Amino acid sequence: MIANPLQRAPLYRQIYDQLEAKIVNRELKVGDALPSETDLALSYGVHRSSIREAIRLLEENDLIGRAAGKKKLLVTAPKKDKLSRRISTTMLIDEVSLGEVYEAILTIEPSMAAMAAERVTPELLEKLEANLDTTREALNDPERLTTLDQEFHNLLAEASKNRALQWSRLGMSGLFYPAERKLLANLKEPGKRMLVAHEHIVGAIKDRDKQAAELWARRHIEDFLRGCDVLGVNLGDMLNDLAQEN
Amino acid sequence: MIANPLQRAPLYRQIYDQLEAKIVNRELKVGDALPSETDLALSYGVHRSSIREAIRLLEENDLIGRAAGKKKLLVTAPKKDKLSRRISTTMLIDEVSLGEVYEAILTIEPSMAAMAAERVTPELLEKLEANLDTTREALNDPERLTTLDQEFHNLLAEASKNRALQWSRLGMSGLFYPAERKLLANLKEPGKRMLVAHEHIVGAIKDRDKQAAELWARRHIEDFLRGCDVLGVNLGDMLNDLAQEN
DNA sequence: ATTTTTATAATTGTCGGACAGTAATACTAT
DNA sequence: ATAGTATTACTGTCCGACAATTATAAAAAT
Repeated sequence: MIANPLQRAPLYRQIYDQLEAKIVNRELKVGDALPSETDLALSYGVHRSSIREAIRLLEENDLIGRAAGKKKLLVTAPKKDKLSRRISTTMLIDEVSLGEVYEAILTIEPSMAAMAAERVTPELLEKLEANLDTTREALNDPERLTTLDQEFHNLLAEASKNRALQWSRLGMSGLFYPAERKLLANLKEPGKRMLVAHEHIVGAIKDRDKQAAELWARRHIEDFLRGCDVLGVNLGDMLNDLAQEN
Repeated sequence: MIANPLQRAPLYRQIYDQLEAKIVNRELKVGDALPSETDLALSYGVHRSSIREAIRLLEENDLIGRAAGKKKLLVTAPKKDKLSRRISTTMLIDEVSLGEVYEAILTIEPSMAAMAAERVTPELLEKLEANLDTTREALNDPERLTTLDQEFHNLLAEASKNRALQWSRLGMSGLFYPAERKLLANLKEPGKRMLVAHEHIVGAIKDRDKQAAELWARRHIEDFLRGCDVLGVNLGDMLNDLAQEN
């Protein structure tokens, strides 16, 4: 049943709105399957193309999605990575510089480390220490080091138990790490300083020492700046290039 | 030119990816017009339907859009409100607590104040002072005070010249301010402490005193916590309710 | 009576082509 | 130049079709 044709909004948008509404009032609950495109086209009295365009909108808003390799569309709960990707894209388009991201991380990360010192669970502490162990074995493999550093900071974020900061970080980490990889690949003894810093951070967390955790996290991030200095990396205008290498 | 058909991703998604990439590397700059659907279909060697579906995705990601009543699609600068709304929604769904948002703001805001002290432009300083003036005249109007505080912090964010932190803030401010409004509405002499803090912050910025700016911004945020204490507001579980009042 | 295999139906991705209604543009007449 | 008009270009929507794949029902095998 097509909505009033006087209000000239494209059909695909009208249909999107109606389906969104159904999802929001749980007329369609998370996990439910959508009818097939043909059925939808039939029941809305429009052509399948219009339905498809509406579906694309729903999909991109993360309201529906499908399991890998499956055909059926399901109503889904919003996922994290999609949002973070969108934030990253926005920052790239806004031409945010590496320096700005650096500053932001320098602001957020130490604070999260301090929170982690207060709230870390034994389980996460264990994971952090496992990360240290692995790092010790990869001291000269820049590629793995980058991954491990990323994992380390993700664990730290999780340990902080602050999802607001975690969400804030999300969009930036993807932009930050490509640059870090470059540094790790070009500095001599790449993993050494990193490992020392990570060890101090974990140690401080284990001791529940907020100040120390914060301090070492800050030093660790500041090391990044030093690395850029050494390699002559320009904080002003490299974000896009680096992100593309990713 | 269709991409490798071995990698089974739908054409509409491949085309979306390619167009997104072009926008991100500014091959298509903000303000540029997109070719017509027919042209795109021709140049990508696909059917117009596929192009249309790709366009729906771009549109929903706020990468392109069209002026009201116009036909031409333009590359658009991502609008802040749309993204921030989505971040807020996600946080709400994730059931982030007011306490977490408070902590995040407490982390970010002082840092931004310090940056503002370094980088503020005369123009923004002027706006900040204008905000103070208006605040002095609204000391007992909680509604206006809330708006003014919001504006104040937006100006501060702008003055910091750090867009990474600005984007980080976006999703949270919408969640934070409803709570603040509640406080301002229920505390006696609502605007007094706020104004004093704002004045100190602006003063410090004018003096280019990073430390002082940071300190006063921190105190200002911490005041919020005190207010919650006084009113017995629970930092743990009020986010959803407050956000809805907005 | 389950599990496995196989045949059949349903569904998605993509294509070709068409047409009405409207914005954009070129063209004319002041 | 400006205003008004005729053309053209483009979007929204529809019809219909088909290959490739997934889902399902039916048949066969354990």
